[in-house]
Amino acid sequence: MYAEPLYAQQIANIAPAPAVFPPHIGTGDDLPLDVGQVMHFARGEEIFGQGERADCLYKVVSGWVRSYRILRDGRRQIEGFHLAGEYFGIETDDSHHCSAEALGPATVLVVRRSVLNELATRRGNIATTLFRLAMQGLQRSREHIAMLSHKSACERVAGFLLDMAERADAVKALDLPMSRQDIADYLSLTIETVSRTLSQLQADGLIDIPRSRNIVLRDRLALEDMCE
Amino acid sequence: MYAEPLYAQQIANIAPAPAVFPPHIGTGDDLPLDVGQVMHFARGEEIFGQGERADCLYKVVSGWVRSYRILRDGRRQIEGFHLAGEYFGIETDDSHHCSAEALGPATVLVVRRSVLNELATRRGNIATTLFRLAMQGLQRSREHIAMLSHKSACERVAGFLLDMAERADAVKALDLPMSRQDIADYLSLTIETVSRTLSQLQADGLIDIPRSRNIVLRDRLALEDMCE
DNA sequence: CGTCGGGTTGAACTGCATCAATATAGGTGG
DNA sequence: CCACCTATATTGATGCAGTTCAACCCGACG
Repeated sequence: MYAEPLYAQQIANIAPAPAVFPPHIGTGDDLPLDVGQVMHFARGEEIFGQGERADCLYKVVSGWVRSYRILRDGRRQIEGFHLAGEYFGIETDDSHHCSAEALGPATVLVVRRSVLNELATRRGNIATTLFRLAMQGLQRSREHIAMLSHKSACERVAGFLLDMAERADAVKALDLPMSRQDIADYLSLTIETVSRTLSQLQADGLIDIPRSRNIVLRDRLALEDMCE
Repeated sequence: MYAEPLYAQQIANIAPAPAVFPPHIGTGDDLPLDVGQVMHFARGEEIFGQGERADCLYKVVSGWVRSYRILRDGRRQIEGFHLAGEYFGIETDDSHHCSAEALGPATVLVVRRSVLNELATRRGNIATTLFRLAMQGLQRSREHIAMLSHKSACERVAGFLLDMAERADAVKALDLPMSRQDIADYLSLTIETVSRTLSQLQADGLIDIPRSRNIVLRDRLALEDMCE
């Protein structure tokens, strides 16, 4: 038995809200942990699959998650990496347009749309939150387009490292939970190019790579310049 | 004097709606012409500019519109072309992230957010419509990413022609209102590559180019295969 | 110690960008 | 109507960034 599809008319069905918008005001509202079920996923385990009915919304509690799409030609496009506090699995319609997997052991808050729906009728700011989350996805997509449309391999990799460092709150040492293949599929490069570019950045003294998934940002400014 | 920013809490502020979602059902609801002002723009005229306050929503009545962004390095990224019946200028926050210009003479319905806001409190399906429109933008962005992430110049151009033909309801003869530079900036190619690719498609008998902006699709199936 | 998955490095190729020249179409004024 | 001008578009020649194919390396784990 499935929940009703959420969003449009769900958001349309809610009572007048305290109205805190535009988002830059920072409402701070968030989904409480008790609205859903906290689930654990093992490394590589699928959280949901492309095409499956989308009757839940997800939030990373701990660990990392990747969401990706298999394109018609069989290539994998990684749409994004999600870490603690970030939401994923928000859909336009009633089925998932991408799959999501745990990069490593991860705990995820799973919220049924039906529950959200009910909640939203009582607390309008939840609808606001949902809308904002959906719009954040749009924002990220636009940045992805800007990246793909004109950035070189070097700019992509440098930008990726900075983005990861910022989101993981890493000042210098950065532990990447994803493989080179994951990075390549996210940046739309080949695994070889990613590897070569990282080696080059190391040779230039911008980063250090003590172990393959452990990267130290030696010259953050230079990396930032590189991304323009 | 400016209107209130719309969207999130506006959508949150509306009364229960007839609830026809998901969108594939096709609600057919739409903004009536009398909710806004119909304005005329000359070829190349700016409708709104990147960074300007976004207090209106736009719908093409006749003609074509391009929306684009100037990136930090000065390059122009065309986000999309809009034709009669299509909406544009829907924003995440309260300022426009892109500019919009009329490709040729165009009439555009301009709806103030404040008016929409008022309207939405009375007719919930307007909020549904707005949300759907915003989500369509997300959908299109994802397709753009898929295109940029792995398609060759040839696939991009072929896909572009088919897309344009479909949206303009052109069975065979297709009148493109945009320049080669526009196409290039949309597909993230150079003007030379676009031109060369079109010439190649013509040489292969897939299309015919009687005049540069007039293209005849001779072998639609082959073009479709190409995009796969 | 061997094996296996993930990562790195090398060499050759290629598709698109770049630079440069030429062609064509619209528009304007004589 | 033609001559001219500027925009836009096409075509050619060359270079290079990133892909592809292939070999090798390294660390984890039996």
